[in-house]
Amino acid sequence: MSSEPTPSSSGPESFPHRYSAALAGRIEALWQDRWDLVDAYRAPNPGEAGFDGSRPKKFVLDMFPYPSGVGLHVGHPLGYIATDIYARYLRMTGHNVVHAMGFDSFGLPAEQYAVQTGTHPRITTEKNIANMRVQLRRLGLGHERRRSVSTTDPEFYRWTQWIFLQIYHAWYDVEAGRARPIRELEAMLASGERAPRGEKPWSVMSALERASELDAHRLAYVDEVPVNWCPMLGTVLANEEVTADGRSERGNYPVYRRPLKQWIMRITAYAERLLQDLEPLDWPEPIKLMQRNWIGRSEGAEVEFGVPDTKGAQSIRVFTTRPDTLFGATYVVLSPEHALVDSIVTQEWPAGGAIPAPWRGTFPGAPQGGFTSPKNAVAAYRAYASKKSDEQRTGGGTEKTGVFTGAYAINPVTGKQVPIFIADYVLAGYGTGAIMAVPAHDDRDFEFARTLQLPIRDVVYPRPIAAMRYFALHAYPTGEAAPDWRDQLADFMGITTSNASKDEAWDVMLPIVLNRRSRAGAMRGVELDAPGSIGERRGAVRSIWVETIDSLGLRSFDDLRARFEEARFWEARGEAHTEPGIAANSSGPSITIDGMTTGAAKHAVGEWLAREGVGRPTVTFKLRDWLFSRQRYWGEPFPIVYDEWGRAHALPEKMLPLLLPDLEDFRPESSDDPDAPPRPPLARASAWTTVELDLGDGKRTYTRETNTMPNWAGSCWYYLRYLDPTNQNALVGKDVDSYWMGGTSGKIGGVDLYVGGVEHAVLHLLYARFWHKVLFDLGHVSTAEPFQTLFNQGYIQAFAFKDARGVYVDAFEVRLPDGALAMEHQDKPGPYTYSGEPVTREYGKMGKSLKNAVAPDEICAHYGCDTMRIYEMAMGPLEASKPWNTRDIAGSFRFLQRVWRNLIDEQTGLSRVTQDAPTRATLRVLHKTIIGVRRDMEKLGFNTVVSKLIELNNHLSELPAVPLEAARAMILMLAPHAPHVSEELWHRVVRGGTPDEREARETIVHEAYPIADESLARDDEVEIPVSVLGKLRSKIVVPAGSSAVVIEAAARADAKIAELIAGKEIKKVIVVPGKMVNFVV
RNA sequence: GGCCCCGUGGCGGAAUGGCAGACGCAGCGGACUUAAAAUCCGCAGCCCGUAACUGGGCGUCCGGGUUCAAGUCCCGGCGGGGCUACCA
Repeated sequence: MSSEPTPSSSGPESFPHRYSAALAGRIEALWQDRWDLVDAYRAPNPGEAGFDGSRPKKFVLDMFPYPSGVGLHVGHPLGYIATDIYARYLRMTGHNVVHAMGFDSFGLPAEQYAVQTGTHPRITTEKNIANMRVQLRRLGLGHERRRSVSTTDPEFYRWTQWIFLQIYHAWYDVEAGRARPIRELEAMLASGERAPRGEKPWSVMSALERASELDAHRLAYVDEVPVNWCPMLGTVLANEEVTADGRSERGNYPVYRRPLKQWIMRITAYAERLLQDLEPLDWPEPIKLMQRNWIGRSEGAEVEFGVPDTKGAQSIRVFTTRPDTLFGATYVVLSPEHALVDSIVTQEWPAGGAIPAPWRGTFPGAPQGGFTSPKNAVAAYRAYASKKSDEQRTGGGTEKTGVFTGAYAINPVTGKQVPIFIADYVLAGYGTGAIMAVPAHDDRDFEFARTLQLPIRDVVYPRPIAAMRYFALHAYPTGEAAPDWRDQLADFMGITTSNASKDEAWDVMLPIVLNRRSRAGAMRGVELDAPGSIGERRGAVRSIWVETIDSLGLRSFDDLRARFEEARFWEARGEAHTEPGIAANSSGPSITIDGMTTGAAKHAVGEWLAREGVGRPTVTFKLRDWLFSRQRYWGEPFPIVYDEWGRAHALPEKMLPLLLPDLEDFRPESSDDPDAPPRPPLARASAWTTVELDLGDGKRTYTRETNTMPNWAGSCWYYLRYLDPTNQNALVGKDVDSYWMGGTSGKIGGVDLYVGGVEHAVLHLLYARFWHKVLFDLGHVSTAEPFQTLFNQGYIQAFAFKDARGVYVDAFEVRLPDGALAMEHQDKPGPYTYSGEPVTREYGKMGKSLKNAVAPDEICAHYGCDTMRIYEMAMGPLEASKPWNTRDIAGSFRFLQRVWRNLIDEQTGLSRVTQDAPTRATLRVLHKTIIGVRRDMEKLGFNTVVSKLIELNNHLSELPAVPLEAARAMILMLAPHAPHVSEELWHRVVRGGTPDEREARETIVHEAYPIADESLARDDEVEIPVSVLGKLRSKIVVPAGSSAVVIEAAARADAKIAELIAGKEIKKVIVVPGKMVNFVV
């Protein structure tokens, strides 16, 4: 940075009032103090003094930061600057705007930083928050101070705990489609309106049984489930916090699946609504898609496969999205963890050795020739599978493994026996943890069947193959088609007719027969090879097809027929056919679906299953319930205690907040032993964990829950607290909520603009929607969704440099061959050197660890924060990721300097605008700019706003002196982007005198934004391009608003055009008034 | 493997289907200056031609298509990025 050309080098003596970095700094400090003093950003709530309910409201929100110890780099505030500009614009256009900033200060980062520095997290958190406040204030961000919250503040987390209790005391009424208080369920059970899940009626249940019946319905519940246990972090993690290769998102430590007793939130109850309510939200489509994928709704059916040999004739319930392929289910697979495995596995291999060898076990570690009994094989395979999932599942080509259980199930539709396997490609957590395998029509089943030598049966054919099959089996069932069967088949398929629908059949059939993925590609190949008439093309198609038949090994008609009779067409194809088609080989004793399309067949089988009582159509979701407890210190304590029998009791509201106890040693117990048990740090606070309470039945001794909540808890609802930060009676007052969150018509979400990075697409944004919906159902908030409009800002990226060992080096010391600093000349390619050693450049994130971070404080000191704000916006569209280039900042700085110089005398510091009225031309430029800038502001196009203001200023700088009217409008338009210099100019130029003479409240923050006069923006005459045959040939000038007739006449009169069209027949003339003329000759 | 997004000068980027490259950085030329910085004015996609121009051609990753007109819409390919990954 030291080699930056110093912008203030002109020296104060020559231009004492030039807009230098030093002057910018003074102006910025002055106005930041003054804005604080007058509470400039205060937005009164309904009922408060100064509230004006006639103005429309806007809630502009940032994803709040966690206060890290390392400080900000210039990438962090990008979104904050954008929302600040937008909020300032909205204030100036007559809106009540709530805009605040809080701190997400519980959780792993704060705790890890505390552990590193050996300081209590409360201390480090407070210090970091204070630090961050200073950094953010320095950027001139107009946040309302009184609304700032911190999730670690007991007055805040009191309500986090309160919301937890609301969720705990609620259940999901599926019929009503919403959450309801648990006591309503209790009342319904007591009155007999609802029956308990089991056999036993409510009236004869013991208190304990009743409690557990209720517990089973709660939206927050305790359960022992396989969870992601990370011994190095000493905590369990949510699925969302584990990366694809089985490591922790934070710290990248190994994660193991372990069954542990944990708090869980029943987010799955909301799966359907979380999916449906995405539709009306104004969110980026990719984010919606990511949420849809995460929720993962799939329609299908459950099917019962009876297992007759077991005691009590149990059955295996499988889930399939393809019930139409039930006839092709040639085996059943359970996940290794499936509950039924133990009861079905047999002592001996059945039928004394008649089973294929691979069924006995061929997975790594299995003995040569397989195991001696299913029992051994299953036990060994289970051990193998659980160990395997412990290691990171190295992505990609995973060999299918599994073993036969010795047992058979009955395919309900065929009545035939199918073998039951266990295999780890079936997941315990999805669907029913068991599948029916249809190898002919599922890639995974196909692979497994090939490996274990299981039967494969085609039951769905692509349409053309279905037609071939019909030809083979029915049109010429006895083989009389030979020897010219291929021609006959061609005729049968319609190649020689001119029927259009047959052409269409070809389009579909050919690529499939050719086994090509790309239909259009295949067709083009044919078209290119076959010039001439349709008939000739068909001839070419036919010969290609005949060749194809040969290449598939179909030597004779009988061959073809045999292939279809045995339902082994997959052999020729060599892979599963997973696309829809026509059902075949699908006739059973009580149902046939042969000839049906896949859609119709699904429906028919679903109905049949329900009718026969062996299944039903169902919907399954990928979304799992949300693991909500962590074995960490720095989190919200659960307002839960356990009695001597280990039953959970909720604390009453009046005992909130339940304070996090101070601990000497707050460190988690980390271990590299995967079997180390979780030990929450709070368990060591013995004085805290054991407590005497009266929960309604006298004083008793209880033990507190020692887990804490995940750091998502606070971020699930913080935006609501911004609205009513000091409310003692509710998390947010009803009037306050309905005003600020209140939906405009057609909107279901409350926040009008929410800006943040994509990394929260499925974590924070899904959890927050879930909590908000529960609060909505229980009547605590007025909108069904929290965030109506979401905007994903891009990232500021940067170059980083690595030496030969792969270690990052200080990017700002890397040099080019000519000795220049590489970061100052980013458009120059290498080679690069660092202390004489060669280094390589890479492009990506900015960060301390990459040694390429630029701190906003540096930039503010060097240019002022207004310049930094302008630059960050001018870099490009907000949603795009773009490279930081310190050198480019000069352009933004020069822009502000030129604005200043245009309006202020650099010698005297006084205004140099003129009171003269602006010329027609200046007014035109001005009002065009207002129109354009307003349009860009509305769509968050802050980069093009800067361009337009530069253009306006460039125009004004050509004038001898800037007219006041134009200066005034330009200052107002500049105010959202560069509030400090605009405020200063406002006072010096528009209001006159020095700032100190002004009554403090009259700040530009609440001035009205300029309004364009369309008539002034209109041109007198316009230049119109004239093209001939789409090529630009000349330009004409006509009065604005000329009719098409006038424009065309002028275009014909143009010398050059006249020459070009002379003697040619003009087929068509396109005239778009005000835009262009095109002659088609 | 599946799904999604993106490819425009030396660089960041503009462009409701209607003059591609606004605006800025870097660059070049000039003015001012003893000189430099700063500032101001001008040039600037590539190729060819001209004394000059308001001259000609090619240009938004590549190949097709739709259209009077395509950076923009459609199909196919190549390249880059993101998400997801045995979800039955």
